[in-house]
Amino acid sequence: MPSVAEILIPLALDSAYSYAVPAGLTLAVGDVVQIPLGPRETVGVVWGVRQSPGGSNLRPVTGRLDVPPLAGPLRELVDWLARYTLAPKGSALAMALRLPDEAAQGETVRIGVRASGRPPARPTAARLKVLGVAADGALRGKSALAKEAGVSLSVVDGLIDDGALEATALAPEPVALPPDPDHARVPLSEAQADAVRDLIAMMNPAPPPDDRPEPCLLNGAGQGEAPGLSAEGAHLAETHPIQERQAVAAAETHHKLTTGVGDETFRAPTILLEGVTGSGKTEVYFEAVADCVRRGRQALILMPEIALTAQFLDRFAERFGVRPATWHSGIGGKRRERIRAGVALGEIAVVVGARSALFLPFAHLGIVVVDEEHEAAYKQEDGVHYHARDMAVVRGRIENCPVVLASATPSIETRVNAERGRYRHIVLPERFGGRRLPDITALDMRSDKPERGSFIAPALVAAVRETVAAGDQALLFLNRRGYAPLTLCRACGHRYQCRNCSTWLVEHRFRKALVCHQCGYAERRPEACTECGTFDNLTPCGPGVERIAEEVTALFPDKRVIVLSSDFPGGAERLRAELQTVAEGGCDIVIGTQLVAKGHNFPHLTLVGVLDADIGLTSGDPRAAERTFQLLQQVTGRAGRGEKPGRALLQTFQPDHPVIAALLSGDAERFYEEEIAAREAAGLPPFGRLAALIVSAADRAVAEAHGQALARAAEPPEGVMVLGPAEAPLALVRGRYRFRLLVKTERSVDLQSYLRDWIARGPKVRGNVKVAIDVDPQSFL
DNA sequence: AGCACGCCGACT
DNA sequence: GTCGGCGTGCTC
Repeated sequence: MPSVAEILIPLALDSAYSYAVPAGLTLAVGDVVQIPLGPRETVGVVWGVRQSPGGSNLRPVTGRLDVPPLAGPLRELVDWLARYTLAPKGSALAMALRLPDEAAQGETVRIGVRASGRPPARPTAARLKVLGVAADGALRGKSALAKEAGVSLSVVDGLIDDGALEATALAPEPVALPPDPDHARVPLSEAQADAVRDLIAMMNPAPPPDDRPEPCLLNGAGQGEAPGLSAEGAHLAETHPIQERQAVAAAETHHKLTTGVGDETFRAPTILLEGVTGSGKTEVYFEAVADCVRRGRQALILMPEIALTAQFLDRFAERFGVRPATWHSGIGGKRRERIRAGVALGEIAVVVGARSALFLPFAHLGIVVVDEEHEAAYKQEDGVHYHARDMAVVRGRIENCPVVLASATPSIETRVNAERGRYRHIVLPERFGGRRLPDITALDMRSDKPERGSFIAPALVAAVRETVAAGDQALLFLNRRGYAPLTLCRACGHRYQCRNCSTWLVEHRFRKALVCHQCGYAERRPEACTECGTFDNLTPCGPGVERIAEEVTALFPDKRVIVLSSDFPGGAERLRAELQTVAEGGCDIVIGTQLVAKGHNFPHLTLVGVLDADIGLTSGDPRAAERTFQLLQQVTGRAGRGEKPGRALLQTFQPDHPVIAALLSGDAERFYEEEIAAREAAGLPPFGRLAALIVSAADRAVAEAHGQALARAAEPPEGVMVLGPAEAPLALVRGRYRFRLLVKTERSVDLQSYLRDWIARGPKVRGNVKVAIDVDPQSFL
């Protein structure tokens, strides 16, 4: 009987297509195949194979590709992702099957150089330095040589042209050398050692019989409403009975072999590793990773993209002897495929990566660590909308491997899950080495007013003066890029607004422009009001970091000041260099946006001044309080990581606001208690759920009209609230106008089917309108 | 995602 | 008259 393969294609298609399997080709579920699709050839993955009596008129599979097949657990993750996010299955598959683009192939060839023995024509000082380093005759990378000699790349290039250095193509950098779990033991504090012991005990089977955590599937879901794996399993059994069971059985056998345990009843837990800034969480989970590597299994460490720094990789290398394999959206071409293959064959033991690393085809995954678990960057906001932290928990459940969520300021969902016992909880209550957390005090802006036209309160100016006089570093934190967030005409009152989005245009004085921070629209800052024509009467309202820099430079003309924000002139490369400069103490006063709160350590910093602690508290986002607390806790925690204790001053109009009060008292527990109670009362996540219908169109009017029509078409069941387009801000995202109709539900509502119904019963989509669903939106705009 | 088909505007 | 813009629909 001829066999038919059900092939899932990584396109926005919700179901698999049937193809004939040509005689002589045997296909298994998970195989990656080439298939004809319309006029062209594409790749797809075998999602099922069946025998079909009717000799068919189906097109045949072209052939199997020589890449590792998609293993059962990963296929299960794809099915799960599609079901949970309501995305087409093919789109979910695309996450796991991003093969290198033919065009982007070709890894950048690295050039290795060594001394040729010929003397340079003109031996300058810089050239001699390079030749001194190269004298040993060893082959080095160009940039490595330049760095070692302390000169720029052009000197090395000059010497190559000159013939004093000879250049050869270097073998491509190995993707990763095997990490050594016993390379270096870093000294651990008593608290850290305890945490390591607990963590490793929880991760491995043979727990005391009554000490078993309740399995929980999804971080953000309310109790009992996460679609269970059992349900998903049943669904699979219906659609692909034999193949799936075989795959699962194979996976289980494999699991027994690699762990040598095979305790069927052991459910690997999700563990919240909570530790204040500077408590050494990283060292703790490194030990868990080491334990996992010793057992011959693989480890995945997820990080927010921004935190994937050389600094972190070096720390890893100190502990494990080599840098880990890294994975992020920028890795392309051949290297991408080599990492995928290495991971699938089990040759790569540890991957550190951004959210997309979650879909790598690990052969035997032993642990997933989600560092900075609370970071919003884990949310994918286009294409398939998913939260990498939640999917990590799901993948851990599927692979039956432990998941460690690490954070100094866990998200509310994760805290609640830990408190309810669905996650295990390990707390590192103290900073490493007995260092104190910074003292935080409020500057009440109602009484301690800055002078007219200035934004820094006198007490903060004094604190900065004291700090820099002592030779220490001060950070002034303001989460606002640009010069001023709003510009208005004093003659007619006109406020400059983005023509695309519902936002004010931000003045960027350095660029002499008014810029929309939503869509990037920019116009030259006009001399005269575009509305009434009055000259020289535009007023900047409120401060951005550029304006603070102006003030600081006037106050401290002889101090070195650096402004750090994501739009740093010169791009990410220069920004990295500047962060390095700051870390090395090459600057007295740093003025920065939220970027300084993340990832980098500044050992010379002893004072943090928060210029507007209230920003964000009134944004209307249901997660505003949580966000502000996390951000301010992180940024104030930057103070005093070195020898000296740190302190922080918060400029605020609301010292009694629960968020501010919790920061001031250093009582994070209080914040969590209050916020959790408030969320529960309001039916907000994790007790209820948020979802958004994203209505987008290339034409603004069409997007608005359709958004309104959909909002009218909503017939919310009891307990569901729909926020209409009046409240939904409009934004231009990648060339399309986009609305988010927000839906708030109580815990018992099946959100997925409600949203599906809503779209189905809504107005027939005409024009180029797309409606996407964001199951748990992390923000409004 | 590609690619064709088809419908409207502006140009050698 | 066509060239070409993009909106629409289909691919087992």
